[in-house]
Amino acid sequence: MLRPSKKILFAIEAVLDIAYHAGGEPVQSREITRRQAIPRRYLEQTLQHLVRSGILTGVRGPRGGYRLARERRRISVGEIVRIVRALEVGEESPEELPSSELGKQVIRPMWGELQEEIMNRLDSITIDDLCMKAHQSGIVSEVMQKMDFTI
Amino acid sequence: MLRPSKKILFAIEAVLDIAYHAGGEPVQSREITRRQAIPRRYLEQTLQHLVRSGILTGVRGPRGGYRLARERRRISVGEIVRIVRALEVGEESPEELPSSELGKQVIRPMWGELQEEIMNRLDSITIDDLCMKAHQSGIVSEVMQKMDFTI
DNA sequence: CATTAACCACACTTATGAACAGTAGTTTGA
DNA sequence: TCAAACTACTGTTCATAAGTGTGGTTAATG
Repeated sequence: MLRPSKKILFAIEAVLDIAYHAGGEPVQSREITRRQAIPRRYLEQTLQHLVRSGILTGVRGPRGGYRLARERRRISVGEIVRIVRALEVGEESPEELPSSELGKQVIRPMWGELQEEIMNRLDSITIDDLCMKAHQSGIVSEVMQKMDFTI
Repeated sequence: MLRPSKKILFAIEAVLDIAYHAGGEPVQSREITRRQAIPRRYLEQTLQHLVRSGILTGVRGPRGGYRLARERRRISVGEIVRIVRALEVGEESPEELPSSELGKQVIRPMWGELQEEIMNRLDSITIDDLCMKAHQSGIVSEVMQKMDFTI
């Protein structure tokens, strides 16, 4: 019911993967799909939206790939969710499904508020936070060259 | 993505409808479906689960219907959500979709925590709260006989 | 005792949307 | 010139939500 779609999960995984495994080189989409077991052509749609939305930058050509468009601490999970969700639905919902007064005036607003709270929560979580968690969990980055905690 | 299913929405609407329009008489399912525009046979499945789960009590026979099994302030939205969700999925998900380390150890736990926060929030909202909101919104109860705010 | 409405169960259909694959390119950098 | 990102639009598959159908049983009421 309120679990996120795979598309959203994939998007977050991908961004986190790029953040976590980035060395000097950009991360190629096939590396991501290899590590995260995400179908390639499916993921790329999303990646390219993330590029257009200013989360990632794409580097073309051989040895190309993706990197973050900003510092990790300046990218929030909420932002990614918003972007992917906007792309999931076509124009979304003027879906005024006919409802009663109780629905319109009481229940709908309640969900609206809840939704906002959730998004606020997600906005407060940054990719940097997740990277640190990953590090604490002992997940090894495939590239440990000249990251912020330099040698 | 994180909007609730219609079934859940219907269930909450129904319980609220019963709470709000209840006089001395129990509320019949056809009254609910009339006011809330919910298909009758569809709703009844849910109503009966709510009865079995101790949210509602059913009264049979002519002039029968449904009433709340407890005071309004002792029924939370979260409880309703849990009940209906349990019925939506058959056995639910040992769905261990294969995922990467990052997914399993970082992203999954994050959603888990969020989910808990959401449910805590929903547990804190009672049917009584919603009734008061409805009252404040100027929605007229179809029965205003011997409610708490007596004449 | 007939009527009314809740209760029960199961199976079936349909609509919707997520999850992907296909094709056919253009653009850019090594 | 090759490898990769980019663009875009289309089509297919599959799962799940949403809703119907049928055929009952049980318990109050008048």
